Amino acid sequence: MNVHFSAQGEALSPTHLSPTTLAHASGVPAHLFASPEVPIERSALRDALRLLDLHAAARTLDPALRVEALALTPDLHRASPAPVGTALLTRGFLTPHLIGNDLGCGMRLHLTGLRADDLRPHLDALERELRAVFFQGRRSLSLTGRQREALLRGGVPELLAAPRPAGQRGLWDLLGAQEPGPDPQVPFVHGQLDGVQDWLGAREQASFDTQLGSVGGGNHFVEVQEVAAALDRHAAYAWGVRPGEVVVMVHSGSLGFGHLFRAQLRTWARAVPGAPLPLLPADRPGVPGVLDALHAAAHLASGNRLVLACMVRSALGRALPPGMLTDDQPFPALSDAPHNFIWSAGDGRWLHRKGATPAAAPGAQAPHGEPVLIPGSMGDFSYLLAGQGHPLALGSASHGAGRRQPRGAAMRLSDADLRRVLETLRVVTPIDLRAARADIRARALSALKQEAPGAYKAVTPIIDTHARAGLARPVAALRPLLTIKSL
DNA sequence: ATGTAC
Repeated sequence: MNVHFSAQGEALSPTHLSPTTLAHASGVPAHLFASPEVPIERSALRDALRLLDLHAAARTLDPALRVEALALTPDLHRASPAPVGTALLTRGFLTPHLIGNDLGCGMRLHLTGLRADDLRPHLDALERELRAVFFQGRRSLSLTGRQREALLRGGVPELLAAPRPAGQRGLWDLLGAQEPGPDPQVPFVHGQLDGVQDWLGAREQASFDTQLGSVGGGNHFVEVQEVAAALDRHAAYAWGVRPGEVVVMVHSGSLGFGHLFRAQLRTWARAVPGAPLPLLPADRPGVPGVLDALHAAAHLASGNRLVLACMVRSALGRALPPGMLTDDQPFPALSDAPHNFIWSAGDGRWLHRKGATPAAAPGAQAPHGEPVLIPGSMGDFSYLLAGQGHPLALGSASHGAGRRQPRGAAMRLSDADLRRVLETLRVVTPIDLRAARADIRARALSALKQEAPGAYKAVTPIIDTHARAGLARPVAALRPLLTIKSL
């Protein structure tokens, strides 16, 4: 293995260009994409290589089962039970624990057509509107059972097509007004779908509407950004991404509801001697619901990202002077993709991505390559890239900068230092950090510390690595104007 | 990673 380690156990970066071929007894092709500027942990690499033991273990069940390839993205970092930044291609079986905790979690980007210079004088007003719509109850959504089922079955298009009761109000108005049109998230084909309504018991029905439109915790966020620079002018122009324009980025997942689907997938899997994770043979009788569970979670997560983006759109409309942003102005989604998911190739192969995002090569549907969103840490730039479909990366890219400090270590940041960070940023949270009770404020501050810039690696070297390795071409740099974080 | 607000 051409990776060298420091005395501290950090993997030093290969001195040659990516990728590094990783050797393993299974003989399965495995490649690490890294660069001198981005150290990775030895333990993360060890845990990733251990995934290849799935190959021999699966073959004890059925010789047709196999692991076909492993790819590790530039933000690889340690997590349980498998590192973040992993793409694994299998044949004949899935391993549901290799999705990440939040099934369907991903990124979405909308264009507003608004000039950042026009918005800047109104950021205080926008902050107030966003706090109201995200955290102060102006977000009531009351869907019918049929609408909820439609969202799970077919995503936003089916939700919009479902019968709408006369006089239905609330957040639903946003969706109706904005006519999002064809969504970029079309790659999800329907599963068998027969069992979808079984997921919606009385308790789930009740919590569905309150969950939809919530940001989620941890590193999830919604951000109003300015296109700071077009790095690839042709792709940026083709995508309608103009320097100085306001865009809306969403990072969120399938919420509490998605845990039902994840849990169900995991109950179908079984432990196999020698396998680092439980296996789910795809043709096992009695498991017709694998695609149902996967796609329902993906539709829910993507639908939630749309709802969150529409909430920002509505706040923008109210914060700006009349006429500056009207309901009929387009609000197109440029991209929506999960980075915790299992894709069925339809030919018996399954592509697992845990904290890795699809980055397909230019094709008929996306002539410049698939749009790829890589967010920086709180306060940092995010990047829009164009996928290059690198075969050894399994068409994948990083999903973020990657955590540098474990959560515990990040908590050691002092309150004063965190406050200095927050003073330079506009961060909207459910509570007013100045006015809140001391114990509530302490909890909020510790949550924010875990997401503070120092807890993450710098994003720029990650982006450079993608460019040099041929994973994805940088198209635009996006500067945060205002960030919404739920604690 | 997981309702919201305190």
